[in-house]
Amino acid sequence: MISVLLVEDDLDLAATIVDYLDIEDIECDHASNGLMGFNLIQTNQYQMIMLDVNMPKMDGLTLCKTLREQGIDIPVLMLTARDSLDNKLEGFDAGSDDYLVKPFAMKELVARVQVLAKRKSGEAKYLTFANLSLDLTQRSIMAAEQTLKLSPIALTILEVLMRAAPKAVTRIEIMKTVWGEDQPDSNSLKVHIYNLRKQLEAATNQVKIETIPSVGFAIKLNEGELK
Amino acid sequence: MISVLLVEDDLDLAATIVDYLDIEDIECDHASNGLMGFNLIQTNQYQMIMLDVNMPKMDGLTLCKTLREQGIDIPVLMLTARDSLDNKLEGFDAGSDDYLVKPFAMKELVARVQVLAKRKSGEAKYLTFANLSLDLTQRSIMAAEQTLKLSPIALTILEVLMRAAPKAVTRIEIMKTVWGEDQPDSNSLKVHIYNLRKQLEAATNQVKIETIPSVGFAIKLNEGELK
DNA sequence: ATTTCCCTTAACCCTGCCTTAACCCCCTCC
DNA sequence: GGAGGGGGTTAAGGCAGGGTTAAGGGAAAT
Repeated sequence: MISVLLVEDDLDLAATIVDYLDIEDIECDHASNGLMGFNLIQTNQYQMIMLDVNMPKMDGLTLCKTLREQGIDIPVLMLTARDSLDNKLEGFDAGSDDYLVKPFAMKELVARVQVLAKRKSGEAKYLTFANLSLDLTQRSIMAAEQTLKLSPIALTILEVLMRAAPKAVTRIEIMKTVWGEDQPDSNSLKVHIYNLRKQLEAATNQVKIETIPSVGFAIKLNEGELK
Repeated sequence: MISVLLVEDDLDLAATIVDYLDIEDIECDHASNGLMGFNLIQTNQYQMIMLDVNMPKMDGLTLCKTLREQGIDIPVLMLTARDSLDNKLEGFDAGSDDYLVKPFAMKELVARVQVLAKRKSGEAKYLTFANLSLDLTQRSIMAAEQTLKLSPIALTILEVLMRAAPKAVTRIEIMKTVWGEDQPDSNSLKVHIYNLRKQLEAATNQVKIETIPSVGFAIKLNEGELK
């Protein structure tokens, strides 16, 4: 069963689309503005998303860009009445996968929706720092050609550090991304950092996790290794 | 560097496209008929393919269908002067991912090429991974020449994993595609994974289903098999 | 009606990760 | 010089998540 999201402020058009997709056995949620759409995307799993460009609260282009910035790469189809080349290019530039000009034939919409829903991001997403390479899609980390085995939490911490690299990340930030709301009381983070350091040291000497006193941590190149 | 293939019998148009893509830093091979194109696809790695519909030797639709039947899921963009709805639907039906009507703006072509090159088409009729081959039309799975008997659910799970291979798939995603909205309460998925693993192990040692702790599962090549 | 095959469920086991607490060091400030 | 705080190190224990197993029920097939 295909399940998709339509973000469109024209309620008549939206209803028509939802009905039509339903006939074709495509489950279609609907949001009437970009912000609502954004929230739905966070909480639900959709195979693809249709975005109207013109919308109150948050327009389609901005929403699309925001999604891509967050690393969400669900296929996006832009729906709009604007058919100039520049408008199209703007759409693709924002990270959309397809661009359909209103008015369109419902059958073409269905065909494109079905194609997009099956389409997968082909490439792996990596974070790299020195000889560390973190494959976000496989949740695995390699240091100099060899994969190392990290616990889920250690990996999350490393991910946060590598995303910010080489800038410092506060303890608060780390704790928030790892544990969210209810955090462990005590020095759990200390221990995780310690273990992470040990494992990194064993694997590579090009990188170190530096402590920024009373702030947090940062991952850096190891330059003091000149003995 | 993006590398793509253009299959087009109009040599003038072809030359224009190749030149233009070259400027945009896209390497573009050219075949002037379907058969030539087919051979090039077999021997080279392309990120996406542009197909003219009308061509001598083998037309674009047939070529596209042939590719999909062979389990090749490179994204395909149809280029044609035929702009009727039926023609478009025919194109999508043949397994293409996008459909652009001549004459088109070069910039739009470039945008669509770039988008497609980053994705994987989900249109293939076969999925293959190592010595596993899953026939989506017959819903049957072969491991090293011999078909094995999987329950419907096990097969769906394997399909999800193979589509994403070797990326990790979250539990949520698997559950969603298998059961949709009303999911079983308990550890049904665990049991299915367990059974699936057992059957895969019995059939081949080239592939394993790896657990990604607190995320989900991924199907991978079995490299530790060097005893 | 009977059989067969799945799918679900519940129960149990086990591994290894996470937390905790305790102790250490070093630096700074009193 | 001593106290206190921030950070590092260590080991132990609990526990949750994942793996394993078997039993029961329902649907399709015979």
